[in-house]
Amino acid sequence: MRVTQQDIARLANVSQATVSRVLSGDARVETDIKDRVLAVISETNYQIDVRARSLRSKRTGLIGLVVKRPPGGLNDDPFFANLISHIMDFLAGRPYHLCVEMVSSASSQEAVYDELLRTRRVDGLILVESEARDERILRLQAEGFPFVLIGNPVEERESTIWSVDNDNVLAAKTATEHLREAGYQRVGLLAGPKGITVSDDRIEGYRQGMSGSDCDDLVWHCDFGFIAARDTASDILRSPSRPDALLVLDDFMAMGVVLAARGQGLFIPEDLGVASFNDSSLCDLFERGLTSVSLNIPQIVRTACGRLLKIIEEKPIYGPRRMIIPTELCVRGSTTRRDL
Amino acid sequence: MRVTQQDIARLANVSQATVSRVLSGDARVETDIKDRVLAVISETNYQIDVRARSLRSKRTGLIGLVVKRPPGGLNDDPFFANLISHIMDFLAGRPYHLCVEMVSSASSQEAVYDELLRTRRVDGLILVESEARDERILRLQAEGFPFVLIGNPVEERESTIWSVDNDNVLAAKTATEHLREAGYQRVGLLAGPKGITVSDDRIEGYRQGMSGSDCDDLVWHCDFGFIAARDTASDILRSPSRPDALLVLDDFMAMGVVLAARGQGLFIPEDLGVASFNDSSLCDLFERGLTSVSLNIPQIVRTACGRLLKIIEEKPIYGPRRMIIPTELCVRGSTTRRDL
DNA sequence: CAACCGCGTGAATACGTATTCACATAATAA
DNA sequence: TTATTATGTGAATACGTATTCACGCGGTTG
Repeated sequence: MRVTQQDIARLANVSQATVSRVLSGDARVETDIKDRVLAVISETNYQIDVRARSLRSKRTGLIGLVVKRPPGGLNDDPFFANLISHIMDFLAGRPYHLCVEMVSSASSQEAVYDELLRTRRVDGLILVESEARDERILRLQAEGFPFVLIGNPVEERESTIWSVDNDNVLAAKTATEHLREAGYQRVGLLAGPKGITVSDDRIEGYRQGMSGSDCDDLVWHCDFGFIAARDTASDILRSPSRPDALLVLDDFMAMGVVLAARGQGLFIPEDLGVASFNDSSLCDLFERGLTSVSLNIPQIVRTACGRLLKIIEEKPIYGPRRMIIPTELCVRGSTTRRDL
Repeated sequence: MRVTQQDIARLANVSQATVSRVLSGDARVETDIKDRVLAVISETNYQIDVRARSLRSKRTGLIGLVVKRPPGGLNDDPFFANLISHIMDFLAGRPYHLCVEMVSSASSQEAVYDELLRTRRVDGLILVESEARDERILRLQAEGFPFVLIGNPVEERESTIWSVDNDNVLAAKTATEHLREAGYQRVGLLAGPKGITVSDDRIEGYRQGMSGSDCDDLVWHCDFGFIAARDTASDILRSPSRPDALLVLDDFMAMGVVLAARGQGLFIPEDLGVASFNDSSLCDLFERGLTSVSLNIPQIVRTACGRLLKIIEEKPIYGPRRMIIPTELCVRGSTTRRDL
């Protein structure tokens, strides 16, 4: 039936323990014995039983990715698909696989974390953009569960939680300054729901970019997703005191803004400048290109996953708990006015 | 430390075997004993050890989704993200979790299938849109590995493979006829790479929709992805004998066509009609809406996953091996001419 | 020369569960 | 009453691996 270490041992005239040692690269086994065992292994094309190893070693070889589903919507934002793609690239060739966990409601989120924590189905977790003061993170931490946060752990936890993030404050500041330098007078911000750290950080950066000028009435909040952004932007643009440029929380929402502008006969970039975050493939879908801040997702993923594996394998990690991946403003047509 | 069935047994004054029986819903245990055990279980908040159960029962509780990465590109097509979303919806609350497997090159694909087959890391697989005569599928089948194909298994395997698909021939025929009835004279087709079943099926449907008129010179092939489609469409539209309508393999590619048209000053739908497949959220990104064939992904996923679980659990399945999910043409602005 | 140590290996064990087997007890049939 | 069968439960075992423990052997040290 199935080839086991016992079979290998019999064929190679050694004990099962020795076979196990050879497989785990134990240095103490003699070279000729190791060779003999390896020969048998390759000619029987033996494959280790992941279940048995899991039971014995308490490792599953699975990495969990927890993504949050926007209420009422689907995860059709290219950001998630990209994230998954890059994680799989990183994991390819390593002895780990990706298990995707989706949480929708807050209660289901509680249950999912609880289940993950109790069953230890996965060896570690990548958490994405959690909310500012997430209690669940504290539980993971208290139980010593390996995880890396992609996002901002909020100040008081910076030194105790492994996290990878962009400097969203700086990125938003830079983008805001870019809009102002491009000649826009009333630069507004379309942020996400309140209480989401990534959104709050970018609001802060926007304020800095506005360098003290009173701008609170130019900040709007809106649910994630394309439709919500389109509808909100429609209202914003209809107002007599409408902004002449909008920094938007992500590309997907920015496409909603673009549509709302078109619907009202506003030209981009002349009547309305638009810039956003993520630099996803959506940016090319706007004819002259959408100015967007690249988060450098490949590097974020490399860093986060690399660290997670080290935590799991209890190897030393150098560098600060909180890693900041540099962003890059990609200027395209949506902020390049030709009328000035 | 960790609560085991042994502990439960001790506390409830029964044997570990009885605890196991209670947990698996064995009908033979006496009601009062069952209650006593359940009481102890709930007050200790015991959680079964998935590793041990896996070793013993040969089940992992994991469903694998194999997606193919387009060469050189990323999986930023909303189609995949949608698929994952819906699969997770289906799995939520059931004792299964989703493991994503990505294959890029053909050789890695071989290796991934091989590893999955040998280690049985997952209880079953959902395969998406495989190529027409995929050898790997035969191996899975030969080894009795549970899987369901989302796509077309090609004719000679229809009766032996569980598959869920749309009637792509009919869908393409209907879309083609819609374009012709909308008043377009030279309806073309932008298909995917050769040898992909979904593409071949839609070519066939397109031909039927053109009802015999010679249309081979109106069919173009192109790699997946937005960029490739944009560049190919640019060439097509520059030709003097350009089509005045294009049926495109998917929304993502269609957005590329839209851009190419805009780049040449062509108006949609007046100068060029555009229709495509998937009915993803991208369709709303085109200002007047992109006409698209809805594949009914939620139902595809429900059917495919439901069947996969039945195969895994060896329950009876009613209905044909090949299930056809109806499509629906969603007519929007990109084919609604106002000049006729 | 004796006591000791390092090294490589096999035997034994544990991981936590599901299931088979055996064994009481109670119910039924002769 | 006795023989026979259901029935519910515990004891025992197997799943395949990783690791500890014990042991033998050659070499070093006092």
